[in-house]
Amino acid sequence: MTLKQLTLPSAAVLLAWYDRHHRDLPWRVSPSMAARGILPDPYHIWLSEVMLQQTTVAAVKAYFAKFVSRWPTVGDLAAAPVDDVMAAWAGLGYYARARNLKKCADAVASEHGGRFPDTEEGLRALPGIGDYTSAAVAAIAFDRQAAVMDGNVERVISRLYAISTPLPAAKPLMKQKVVALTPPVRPGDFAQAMMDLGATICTPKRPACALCPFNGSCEALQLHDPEHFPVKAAKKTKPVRQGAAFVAVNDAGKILLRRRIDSGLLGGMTEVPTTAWTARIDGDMTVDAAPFAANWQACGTVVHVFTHFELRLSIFRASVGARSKSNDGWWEPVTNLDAQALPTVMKKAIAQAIPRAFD
DNA sequence: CACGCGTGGGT
DNA sequence: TACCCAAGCGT
Repeated sequence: MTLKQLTLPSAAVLLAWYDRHHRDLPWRVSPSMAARGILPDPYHIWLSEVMLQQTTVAAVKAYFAKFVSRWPTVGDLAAAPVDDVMAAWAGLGYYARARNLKKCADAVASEHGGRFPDTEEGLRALPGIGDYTSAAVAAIAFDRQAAVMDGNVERVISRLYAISTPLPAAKPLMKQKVVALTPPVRPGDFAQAMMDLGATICTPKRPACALCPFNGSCEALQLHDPEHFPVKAAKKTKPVRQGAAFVAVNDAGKILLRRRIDSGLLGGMTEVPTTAWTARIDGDMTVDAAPFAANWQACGTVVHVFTHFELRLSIFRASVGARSKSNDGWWEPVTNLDAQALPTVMKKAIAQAIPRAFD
């Protein structure tokens, strides 16, 4: 059988699709505005791009609104205490992003006069800004001809050219293809169009090829197998770890909290006292590792799945006197937990011990 | 280059 | 249900 002749993919075709089908997002300006030279606020683009790293648009929207309302400029963010930023980021995950966000704001304020660098290279030198984010901010906020490659673009490109080399080995080739396709005009719209296409049409499962502006150019569609791309290495099985968490409430209605060290898992975030999280040993955890002696009561287990392991936390609760001391940490009113930098796993642990803690 | 690093939504 | 995975970065 003969295959239908494919046309070369064209940036102009994608931009025309984007003019009609772009998503309206809080950090964007519309393509018609951008066409008149109205560029978005670099602070908004940078903030949204960092939040969107490995995170869905739906999860980011509320956090973006909260951050912009509370810290309207990068200078405001630089002036904020880092613990306030961590608390505002709590629940969004990948907390190194929040620490680097603050470091980046500090650098922009103190070393760049409060303005973001307007080139890919200048942006790339800042904390938390890598290959993707530097290209995205340069293209979207500064109209630079930078080629953006994220997970969406990888999927679109891998299908357009039926690239069968598995990721991440295929990235250099994919980058070549994106560079060749990125136009000198409207590079920011082109980048956003590629990502919108990947998010709404060229989806991982059941792509809507009939609606795709590239459906006359797509080698994977011609092979009748777009879902096969991109090819990825097999995943490893997720190990299980086990630990115990201790929720102490004193007579004044305060709970004992601690701050985790800045590095590693949940770095710089707030926690209730816990044991180390070790490779699973069958059987229940005991109270031997409690922060102090008390009438600890077992109150169930919390299961929480991280990226690289599953955690099974045995939860213990104790009521103690108001004058109880602890070697480290502080006593926080249960009514003020919403203002703390508590990651989701810790909120689940506290809610297990105090079911109405977050009402 | 491989790994550590969160969470919630979609299927 | 049990996956999959989403606008990646740092080491």
